[in-house]
Amino acid sequence: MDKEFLGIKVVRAIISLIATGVYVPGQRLPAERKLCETLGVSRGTLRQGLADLGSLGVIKIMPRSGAYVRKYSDKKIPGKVLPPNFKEVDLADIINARKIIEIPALGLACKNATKNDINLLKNLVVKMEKAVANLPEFLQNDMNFHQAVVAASKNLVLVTAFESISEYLKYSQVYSSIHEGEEEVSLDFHKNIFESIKNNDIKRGQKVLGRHLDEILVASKL
Amino acid sequence: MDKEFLGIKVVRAIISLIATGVYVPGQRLPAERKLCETLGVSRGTLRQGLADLGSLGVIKIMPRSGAYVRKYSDKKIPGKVLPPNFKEVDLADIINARKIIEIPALGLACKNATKNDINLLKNLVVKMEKAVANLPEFLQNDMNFHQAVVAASKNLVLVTAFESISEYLKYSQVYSSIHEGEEEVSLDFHKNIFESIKNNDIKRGQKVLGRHLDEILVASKL
DNA sequence: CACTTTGGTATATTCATTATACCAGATGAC
DNA sequence: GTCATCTGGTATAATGAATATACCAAAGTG
Repeated sequence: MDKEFLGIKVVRAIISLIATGVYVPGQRLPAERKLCETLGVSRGTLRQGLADLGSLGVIKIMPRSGAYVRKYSDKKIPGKVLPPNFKEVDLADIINARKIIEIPALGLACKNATKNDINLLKNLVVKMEKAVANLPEFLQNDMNFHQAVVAASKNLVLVTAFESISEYLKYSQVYSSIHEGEEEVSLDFHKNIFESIKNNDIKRGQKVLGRHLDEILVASKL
Repeated sequence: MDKEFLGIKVVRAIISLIATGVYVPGQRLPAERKLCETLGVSRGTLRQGLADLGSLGVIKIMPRSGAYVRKYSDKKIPGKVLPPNFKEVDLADIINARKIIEIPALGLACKNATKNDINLLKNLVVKMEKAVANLPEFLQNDMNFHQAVVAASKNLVLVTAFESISEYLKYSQVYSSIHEGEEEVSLDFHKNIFESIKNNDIKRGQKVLGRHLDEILVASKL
């Protein structure tokens, strides 16, 4: 029975924050004492995690200045740092799996979404619209939108399955393939998907979602 | 950042063993000193876990005799004992999610299965055939078969998604709804699915698999 | 009856984590 | 410029989960 130390969880949490664009390359992480509070660990444990992230090449620690996100941190992340049950995968596999899960989930969402779900989705679209010039925030809301669609299916098993796949997304930094200008296109897709759920137009929604996911794959190959 | 103690990992491991039929109701668990070795924890930690399982009503601890699996352990398992990201779900949701993931996975498996995969599946069918009179072993192989089908899809993201759902299966003791005589029917289904993959007959395989999963749901309602 | 195995219990040790405190260099306000 | 405040770097004592070990008494086994 392997004992998992808190330090690794800190490493995962910070990698996740970086990969989702909350902290972008070049940026300085919050001060250690602040991070401790945010993550709810002691400074000793946090520093242990930061040191690991440093030797992984994910961040660079500058004495008396701070920890900075590395620009080209494309090094392989060793298995023991990854969450349990994590393997190295192809982006095509991720997109494929997302289509397999998200498209039926969208179908269920059209049937089962409550007013609350619709409102949540609407809010997320609005947030994306406002964050069109702010990539990290845009991506975060993009992620949240897809999660909300699956959640609206009301099938918690699917939600669990999708969450594990979201982890893959975070760690593989797929989203960084979206660049200037593409936000508008992406935003349009999400508006369309939202309208489909709202109007219970299953077929249209599933078609749009399928195209949206395919485009992510195509974009990554450029 | 929540700190997870080893004790609850012991609880999870043993619940999982019980739910998959390795230990059946009424049976005595191995001696504590043996279990320590198997699970790789100290006796103190193991006893902590056993005590928790006792107060959960999953096992009954008899002084100087042993720990016995309770016959009617249908009590709700509290959230903190369940693996992270675990929620209480309906069996219908589990079956639905399985259909959504397993049926496309079977399609991919027909295309991508290697000779090794085919052999593995064949072996599992043979094992099920031999274990027709041994429910725990039968169920274990049943589970392994479905896992092997998804694995044969060669999409590791789908495999991850399916694994998380398997956990739900274990914890909801769905399989215990299979009783005497039904093993033969179940065995036939698996033979059919195996033949479909072997002969690359996607349509037939997916139809059979869909029916198989529906039957589990129907059986649970009896 | 003697020997082994069982769960029950106590104890000292190890080690991750926490909580503190202090240092020295960098930074910012006045 | 100077002083207060920030930063990361470091050391240390306390806490508590987990381990390793030993011994007990009852039950089972030959």
